[in-house]
Amino acid sequence: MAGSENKKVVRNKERIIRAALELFRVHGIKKVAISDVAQKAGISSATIYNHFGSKENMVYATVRYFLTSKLTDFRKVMEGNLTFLEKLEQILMYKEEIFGQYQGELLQEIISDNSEIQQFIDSVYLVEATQILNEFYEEGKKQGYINPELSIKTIMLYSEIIRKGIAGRSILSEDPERNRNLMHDLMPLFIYGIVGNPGKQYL
Amino acid sequence: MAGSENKKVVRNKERIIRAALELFRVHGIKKVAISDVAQKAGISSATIYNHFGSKENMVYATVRYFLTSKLTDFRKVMEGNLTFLEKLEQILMYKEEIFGQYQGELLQEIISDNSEIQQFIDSVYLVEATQILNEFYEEGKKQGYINPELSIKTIMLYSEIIRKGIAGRSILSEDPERNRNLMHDLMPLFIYGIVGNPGKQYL
Amino acid sequence: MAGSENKKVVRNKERIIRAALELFRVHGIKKVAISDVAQKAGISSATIYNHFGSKENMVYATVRYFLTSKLTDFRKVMEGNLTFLEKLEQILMYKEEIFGQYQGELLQEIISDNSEIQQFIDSVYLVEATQILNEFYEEGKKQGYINPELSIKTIMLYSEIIRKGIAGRSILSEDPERNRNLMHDLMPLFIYGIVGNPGKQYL
Amino acid sequence: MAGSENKKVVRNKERIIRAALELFRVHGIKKVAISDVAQKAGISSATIYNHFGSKENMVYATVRYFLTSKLTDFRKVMEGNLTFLEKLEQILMYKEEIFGQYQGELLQEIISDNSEIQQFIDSVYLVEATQILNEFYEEGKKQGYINPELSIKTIMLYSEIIRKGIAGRSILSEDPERNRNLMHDLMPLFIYGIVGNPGKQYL
DNA sequence: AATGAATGAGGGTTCATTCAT
DNA sequence: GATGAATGAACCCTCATTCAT
Repeated sequence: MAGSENKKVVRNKERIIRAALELFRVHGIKKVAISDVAQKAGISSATIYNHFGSKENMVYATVRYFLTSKLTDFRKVMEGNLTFLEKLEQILMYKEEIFGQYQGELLQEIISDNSEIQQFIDSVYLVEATQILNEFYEEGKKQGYINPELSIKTIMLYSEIIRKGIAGRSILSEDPERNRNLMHDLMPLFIYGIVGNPGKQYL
Repeated sequence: MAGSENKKVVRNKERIIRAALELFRVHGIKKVAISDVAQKAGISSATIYNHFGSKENMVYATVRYFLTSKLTDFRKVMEGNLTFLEKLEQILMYKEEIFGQYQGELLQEIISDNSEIQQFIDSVYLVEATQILNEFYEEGKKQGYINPELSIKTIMLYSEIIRKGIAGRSILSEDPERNRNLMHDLMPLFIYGIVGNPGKQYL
Repeated sequence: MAGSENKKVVRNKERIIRAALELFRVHGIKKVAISDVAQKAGISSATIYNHFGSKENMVYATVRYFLTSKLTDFRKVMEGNLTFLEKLEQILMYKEEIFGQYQGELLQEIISDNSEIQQFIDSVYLVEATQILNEFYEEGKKQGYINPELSIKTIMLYSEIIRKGIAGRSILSEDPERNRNLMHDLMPLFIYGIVGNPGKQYL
Repeated sequence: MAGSENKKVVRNKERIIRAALELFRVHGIKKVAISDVAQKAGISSATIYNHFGSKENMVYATVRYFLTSKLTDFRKVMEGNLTFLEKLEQILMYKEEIFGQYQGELLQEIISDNSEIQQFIDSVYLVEATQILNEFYEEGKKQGYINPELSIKTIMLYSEIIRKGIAGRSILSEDPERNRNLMHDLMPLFIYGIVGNPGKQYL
């Protein structure tokens, strides 16, 4: 019976995390009270404490859960059969969701208060994401999409800036069609800059 | 003597706003209690209520003060004698302070709760900033720094994305020297994109 | 054992209400702080909020509890074996407690601020009380105690005026003996008016 | 110049009292803040303190002012040429305004907290009012309107009860016509009681 | 493991009152 | 005498957290 109980526990933990995730997205982390999460998950506040010990830990678990699942999605995209430029687009938009959809800086606010989350992000999450990106950009150089004189570090910083910039609330809308058009307009700028490259055609 | 009395009041109001500004920057708006601001300003909480009526109004006044002063700085830079590229750099870095230093999304969180601030930003602040930028980018086209085929709208979106991206906490540091080097690395990317332009030299 | 838990909660809620009731009677509703009630009930203020949500709701619950219990008492008296005149005396004095002991207008002040209480009093409390009184006065007419030419409505208004008048603080004292004498003096006036009826003897 | 300044002061004091009076009637004494009165009077809160020293004293002055003016009105009516019954009606209705319009018990709440007001009411106000009433009821006995066997004390208590009862918020309305009809219905009850006196006609 | 109940530590806000000008 | 500004003491209320069952 231990097994089935265990499953029940896990399921309850997930329900809590899912409820938290949803509420965090809508209201921001600071505005969400433990009791809100409990109510949304259909359990009592005390149960959350039984599982996580503190609000901080619960937020930690929620963020970790979220980042882990996003990283999995990200890995899938990068291992898929898209072209370089398509993948680049995904990085800038898709990866955006990792932090962006979640009010990146609200999350960062939490992160900066919680060394455990920081640890997790720095050593587990970013390391892996960086590795994947590293390989991707190296491949881009080989394929001639990226100026080989640029350091990978600079490129990653650049794309991180753009990702962050896009992740800001007001850039992307709820309408996927509109977002696609937006990205279509912007991609030449990412690739050729504001001076542009009249001789070449994007895509 | 009426003037000096008036100044005293204004000075006190400014002290409150300055205290709030400093605390907001460090801890975020939500974490700062009225009593914190009062203590930092060396007055009582009630005095803040005498001046502003509510925390919301005080935040509003603080944000408005901040944005107004930043806009003044920005206008000065744009009307100054820098080259186009230097001004561009300023836009991307300096303007960053307007929202960025302020944990952009924390501010936006407040903004979205307060239609008055929203009104102010949309109709007063953004309109003027946009106008200045508009002229600047038009000039850039004439001087050959910007691909004339690009619409101003797209360029502004692009630079907004980059500004937002840079404004994110972790990009810029407290060290101005380091930031300058950073911008030196990144400017070619903004201008020529990731493909680059081997034939031309940036500045 | 579930029952005993339930009882404990109920007992606590009642303790709060009883504490509130006592304090309201002595100091008036507005002067009583939640913390006063909490202290008197031997619990924390937060507990009151857990139970009632707001001061307004707590007052509502207290008033409802009070009125309900008074109505029960009143009904018992009216269904009892007293004579018509004895019952009339009870109405004018006993019913007094319902509003009167409670500083009628202080209560009404609250009532006018709280539509829920108003609803309760109008639709639940007054309806039932009025019904009981209605039957009582009809019976009084049949038994010759009341001028049959008078409308029930007028009689009820009259007795309501007298009840309210008696309910005023300074009329009745703490001394039951004194109150009884008082009522003995006044009853002939209620019954025969200021002109009196020399031919008849009261009681 | 002292005289004219003095007038100015007196006028200011009256403005304060009038503002207070109006606000007390509408909102009740407890809900009215000094700053409300100041605003309504078009002066600063501090000025009220210059004149009265404390809120309590200001309330005291306001109540005294009010009662004094009402007593004057009352005296005029009683010395006028109305019939006994007309005067009685006035007593029950008109006098009502003295306390009633002013949420009698709210006022009494204040009174009970302030021995100075209590003193004033007991020794100055009530003594005079009682004297006037005393003479009136004695005259009523002589004219045969009042049962001579009743003690004046009892009659006064009775009429006080009825006055208080009428003074309660819900009895009298804003419509004078309606109030007159009401009194017309009730006067026979006051005079002949609930048993009535079929042989006689009221008025 | 789950919960209902209780709570301490604040946080925003109001208001009678004081004081320098 | 009048005032603008400042304040301390409360007050209502929220929330993360604990604990007995």
